[in-house]
Amino acid sequence: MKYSEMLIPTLKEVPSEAEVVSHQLMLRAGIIRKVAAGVYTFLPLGSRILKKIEAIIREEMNRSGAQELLMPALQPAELWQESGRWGEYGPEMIRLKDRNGRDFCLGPTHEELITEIVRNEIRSYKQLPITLYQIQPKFRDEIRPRFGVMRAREFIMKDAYSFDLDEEGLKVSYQKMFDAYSRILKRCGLEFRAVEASSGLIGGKKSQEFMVIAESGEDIIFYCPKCNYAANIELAQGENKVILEENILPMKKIATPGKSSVEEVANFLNVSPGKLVKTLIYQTEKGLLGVLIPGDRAANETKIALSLDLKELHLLKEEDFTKYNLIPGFVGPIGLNDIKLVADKNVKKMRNFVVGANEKDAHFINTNIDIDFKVESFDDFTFVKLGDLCTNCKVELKEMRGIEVGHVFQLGKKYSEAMKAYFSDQKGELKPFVMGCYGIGVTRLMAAIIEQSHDQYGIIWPFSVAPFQIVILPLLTDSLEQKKRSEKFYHELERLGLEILYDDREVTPGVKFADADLIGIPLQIIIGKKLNQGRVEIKLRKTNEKFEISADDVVKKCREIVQKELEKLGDKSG
RNA sequence: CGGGGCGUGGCUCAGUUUGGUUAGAGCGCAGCGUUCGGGACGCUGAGGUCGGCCGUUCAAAUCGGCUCGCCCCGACCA
Repeated sequence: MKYSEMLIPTLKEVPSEAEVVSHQLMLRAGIIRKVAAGVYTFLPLGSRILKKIEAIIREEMNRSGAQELLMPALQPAELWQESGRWGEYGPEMIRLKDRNGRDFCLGPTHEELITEIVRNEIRSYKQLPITLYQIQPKFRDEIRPRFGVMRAREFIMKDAYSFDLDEEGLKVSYQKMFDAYSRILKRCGLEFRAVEASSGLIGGKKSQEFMVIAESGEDIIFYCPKCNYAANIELAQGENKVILEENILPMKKIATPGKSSVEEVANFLNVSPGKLVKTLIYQTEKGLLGVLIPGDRAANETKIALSLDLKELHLLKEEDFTKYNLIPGFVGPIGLNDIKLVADKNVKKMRNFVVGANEKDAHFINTNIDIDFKVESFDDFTFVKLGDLCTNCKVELKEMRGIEVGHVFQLGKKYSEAMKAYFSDQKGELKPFVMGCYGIGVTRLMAAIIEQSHDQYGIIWPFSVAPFQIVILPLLTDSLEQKKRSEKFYHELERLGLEILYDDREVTPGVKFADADLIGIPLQIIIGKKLNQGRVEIKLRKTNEKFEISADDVVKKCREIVQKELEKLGDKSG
C-alpha cells in the first residue's frame, strides 16, 4: 500500500479525551476515532489490525475444532425471557422496540441465541460434542465507558460455545479452548496469566480469565510466587499470616461513647483493628443476613453471594436499621436472634475479640465464638490483602494488575435447562446439553497489545498483528534513484506475500520517521544517500537495531527477519 | 445515579474573573519558493453561527436559566 493513498490521519498532539496510553496512541496513530462515548470507528489502519488479530483467533479456533458461524446483533426479547436474563440484565442491555412494538435488544452476549440454534438443530448424542464460534459486535451500555476501546459500549468479541453430553466432555472442550486461548495470546506477543474468576451474570461454576499484565489494568490479581495459584481479587483466597494463641477471657461490656467506626473503637480501646469483628447486616431474598468479618478486612459480596447462593445482596440501609432494632455503628452478633449469622473463616481463629453490643455507645470485649454466641457457618467472605498466605504453600501472595482479554466458563446446564435444550442419549433419554462459553474481547485485545508494547515514540506492533510488517522510507523525495529502488523493493516484497507500506509522500525525513515509529510498523527499510554506494539501512522498531546492508540483499534479509520474528511468536503461518 | 471539570477553526489551548473594534496563538491544511537522516524555513491564503435554546443588556464567547455532549473520581458491572 502506498502511504499517499491511505487514510492514516496521525496526530502530533495528544487528544485531551484520552487518559491511558493505548487510547492516546490509537487516536494519534490514526487507528480509531470516537463517534460517541464508548463508540468508535476503526479507520483503515485499525481495520487492518483487527483483521490480523481476528485471523489469528480464527486459525486457533479452527485448529481446536471449533466451527465459525455468525449470529445477529439484534435479538428478540422472547429468548431472553426464556432464560430469565431479560429481567436480570438490567440497564446494561440496550433495548429497543420494532415498529410493531415488539421488544428487542442489541446482544450483549449470545448464550440464548446459540442455545436456540442448537436445541433446534442438534437432536442426537451422535452430533456431539460441538463447539461453535463467531466474531461479531456486542453491545453493553456500560455505566462508564472509559479508556477508549478498552471499555466500550460497542465492541468486537469472539465468542464460542461448546455443547457436550456430560461434564467429562465439557472438561475436554473447555481445555481445548483454554489451550487455544493461550496460543492466541502468545501469538499476539502478550505476557499474560490465566486466573480463577467469578462467573457473574453468565453463570456456571468454574471460570477463568485471561489477564494481560499491565499497570493500567482494571483488574487486580493475586498470585502465589511458588505454586501456580492465581485469581482475580474478586475471589482470590488466602489465609491470615498471624494466628494469636490466647487464653479465653470472660466477655465484658464496656462503654464506647460515640465510637462507632472500627478505627474509632480500635483507637479508643487501644487495640489494632484486627482485634475487632464487624457485623454487617445484609438484605437478601432469603431475609436478613449477618456477616461477621475481621475489623481489618473488607467484605467481599461476590464471595458471600456465591457461598450462600444468594441472588440479591445489599447492605441494609441506615434508615432501615431502626425497623429491626439495630443501632448503626454498634451492631454485634449477641442478641441478634432473628438474623441468620455467618462468619468469615478468619474470625474462627480469633480469640477475645471486640463486637458491638447492640445498644448505643457500648461494645463487648473478650468475645468468643461458641462461648458467647454461635454462627451457622464459616466460609471465606472477605477480600484477600497483601500479606496473606497462599493456602497451598503458605507463601505470601503477590499482587498485580491485569486487563481481562478473555474469559472461559464451564456453564453446565444453566441455559439448556432453562431453555429446554435437550438431545437424545444412547438410551434414547432426553438430556440437557452441558455447555461452556468462551469470550475474547478482540478490540480490547488490540488496546492491551499497545499497553504492553509501546515506547515514547509510539506503538511497537508485534509482527503477527502489525497492520504492515514493513515500511519503506525513501528519504529524499526528489531522488529518482531512491524512488525507483523503493518501488522495486515494494513490488518484490509484496510478491513474497509480505505486507508493505511504501511511504511515497513528499515530506521531510523527520515526518516519515516520526509517523513510521508512531504507527508502529515493526521493520523499517530506510533508503538514503548511501544508496548511490548500493547501501540501505534496515531498522527494527522494537529494539532500534540498525543494519546497513547491500541493496541487493534487502528483500532476502527482510523476508528472513519477518519469518524469524513470526516463528518466535509461535506463528508458523507467516 | 452522586461529586468534580470541560465545551472557542481538523488538533492543543488562550480570551470569560471585570460584557464593548474585524475572536487570537501554535500545530495541521492549500499555493509558491528554499530545504531533505529524526515532526524544516520563508511568504501568501483558506478555515470559527465561541455546543444548543431562551433570557438580561444599547451591546454577550464573557452575565443568568434551561438543555445537550464529553472527560475524570465514586457507586455499579461480563
